[in-house]
Amino acid sequence: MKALLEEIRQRLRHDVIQDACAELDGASDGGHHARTLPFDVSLSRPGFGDASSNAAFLLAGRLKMSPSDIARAISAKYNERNPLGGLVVRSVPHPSGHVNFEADWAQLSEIILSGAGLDTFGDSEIGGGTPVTVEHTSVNPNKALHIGHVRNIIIGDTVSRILRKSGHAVKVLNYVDDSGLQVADVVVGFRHLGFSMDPPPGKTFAQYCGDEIYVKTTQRYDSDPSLEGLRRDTLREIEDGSTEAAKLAGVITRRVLADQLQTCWRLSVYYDCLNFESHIIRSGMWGAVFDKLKDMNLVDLDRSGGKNDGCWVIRDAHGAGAGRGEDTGISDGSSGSSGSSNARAIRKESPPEENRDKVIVRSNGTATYIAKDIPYAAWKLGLVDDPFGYVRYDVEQPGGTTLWQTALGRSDGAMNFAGERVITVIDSRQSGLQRIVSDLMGRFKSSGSAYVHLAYESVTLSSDTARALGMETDKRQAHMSGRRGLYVDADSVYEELRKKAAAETLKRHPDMGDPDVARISRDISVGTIRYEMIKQDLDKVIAFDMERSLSLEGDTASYIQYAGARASRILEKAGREPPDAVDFGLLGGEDAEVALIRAIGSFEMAVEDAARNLSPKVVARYCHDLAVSFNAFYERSRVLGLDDPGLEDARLYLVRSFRFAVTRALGLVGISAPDVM
RNA sequence: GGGCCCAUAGCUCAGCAUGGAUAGAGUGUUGGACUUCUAAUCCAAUGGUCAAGGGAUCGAAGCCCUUUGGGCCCGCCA
Repeated sequence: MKALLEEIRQRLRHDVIQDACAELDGASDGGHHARTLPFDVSLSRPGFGDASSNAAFLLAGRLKMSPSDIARAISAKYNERNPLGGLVVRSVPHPSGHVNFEADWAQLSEIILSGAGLDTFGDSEIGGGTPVTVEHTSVNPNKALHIGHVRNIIIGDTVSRILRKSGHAVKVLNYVDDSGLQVADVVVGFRHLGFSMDPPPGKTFAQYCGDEIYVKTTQRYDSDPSLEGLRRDTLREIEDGSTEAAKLAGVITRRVLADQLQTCWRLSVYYDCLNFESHIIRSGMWGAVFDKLKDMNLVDLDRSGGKNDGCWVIRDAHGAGAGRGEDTGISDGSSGSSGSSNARAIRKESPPEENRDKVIVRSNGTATYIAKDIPYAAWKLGLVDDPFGYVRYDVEQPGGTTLWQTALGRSDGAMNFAGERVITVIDSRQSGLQRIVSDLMGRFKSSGSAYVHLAYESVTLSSDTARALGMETDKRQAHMSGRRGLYVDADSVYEELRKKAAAETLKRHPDMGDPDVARISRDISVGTIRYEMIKQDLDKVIAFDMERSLSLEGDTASYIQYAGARASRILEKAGREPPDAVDFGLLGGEDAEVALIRAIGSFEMAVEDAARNLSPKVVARYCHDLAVSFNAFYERSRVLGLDDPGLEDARLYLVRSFRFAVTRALGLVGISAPDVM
């Protein structure tokens, strides 16, 4: 389909518009219009040909004529100039002013359907081999993953797959905050509150830590405020690195991480490297970056005598001043520092600026939370010397890629995980802080868009599901809370879905063996979870409802998988491969056939759309539309048992192409398409 | 007080970046289609002042401004 649009675009640009203008209005400069008109050629909606251009609307203003008349002239000129050959049969003007085009489906079908079987089907080169580093997951290693984390993980993994498909060289990181307060909390629990190191039967270590230790320890803080000091001390000991507390923290976080990775791997999510915060802290990267910030005048030592006195701060980090419009002016060229200090002087005249400043080093000399993100961001962009060694992770990662982890002072090989672009997947509550990091990276590296915070709205619990977890709420939704134990565990959701999918599969195939049922129900439950997490836009809050999420009908992964299984069954029953050469002109007797071919042929455009906008939803919707087209075809056009062997061959070829296409499209969002359901 | 995001059918959402033809799905409700390549499917009916108001445009669900309602963020916590 992309070839069709490109052909029309070029012919319009080349001579059609120019000649049509000359004919309509001899005085106008048709050549100028042809060169400068920002017209578009896109796929038509059903009933209006195959492709459509808005050129006539745009010319209407310039020529002071009605779009309808101009459309007529363009179509006439197109047909006159291109009487034969090419993918377009004819151009047809529409009274509304759209210029429509009808494709030569015999030719186009052959291109599309033969392409669908290739390994490169849907590949795009828009990435041009650019190294891109994606970071996602990054869950504190003191708890099992809940359904809110799953959204992050699936978005991150799917975006990575899409970028890879569109020609980017992608590396995927998972940041492990193994020395934060949340880890300190479980260490306090194990060391001082008498919890056993062994989880109860039926729970993973990660679930045990999150459900029991973390929740109960934070409850104890509330009833016994004196523990607060213990918590502080423990955090310091962990950051120190050489203490007993640090060793215990290391053991706990490694065990929790191992469980978290099992959950991720089960969902077909894989990584290239695990980055440990403790390594970042001990690497000395912060000092180097802090010096650079000081050199570049991006931080100030606050001497105002106000509440931030004695702290290093980033001025005007919050509020309107952080907007991107202002940045381009300041960061542009070498006059940057004078420009920014000038702007700063002006700002100081308005009184309450102080609370817009962001403290990054406390008056006692320690770095704040956001300060840890800054060197890491710079490292991801390759802006600092890499202090890490890399060793293989202890457990082999399924999926074929090697999983590395950072190390200090030892290394199994030289690695480079830096990207020209960096995409960090974090929920939108962090947008404020991420904006600061992003702005700083823009100053470090002149291209301002190199560091992207890919934000998404959170997952909340529907009132029904919240109630089922023991929380009474009169609101429509409730926010999850790790501290209060109010969340839905990812493994449990998977397990519920798997049981339901297995039951549904057995209902249809009572004699099927256990391994097959297991494989199919796994594909369905993984697919269902992944699809639910990406099918809507990133800026929509998802109110997770346990009941509703178990549905396998309608706009779900299983709908799409089912269409694939139906296609497989036809191919199986046919008992033969379609011939290499079929008469593609026979496909088109039914509208559903053309619609299906058109859907198959739109894959590459969906990939590019998704990659450009970092939008997994685009591919999810593509998969759904593809399945809808196939089901319509399936209902209307019989494939097997036709009297017409030529038509049967052609339709069989179409079915096989669809089967390839749906497998690849689902694969792009990390979903397998089973042959039988 | 400042900032970010959302508002389209009873419910959950596409469409908005790049304005153009009859605003689409799913779900729900009602009715219909399995002796046929799998009914996890399909067909039909039902359901919309695109939050409100204003502006620019030949033309707005989409762009600009204002307002309302909702969510989130704004600590020398992490």
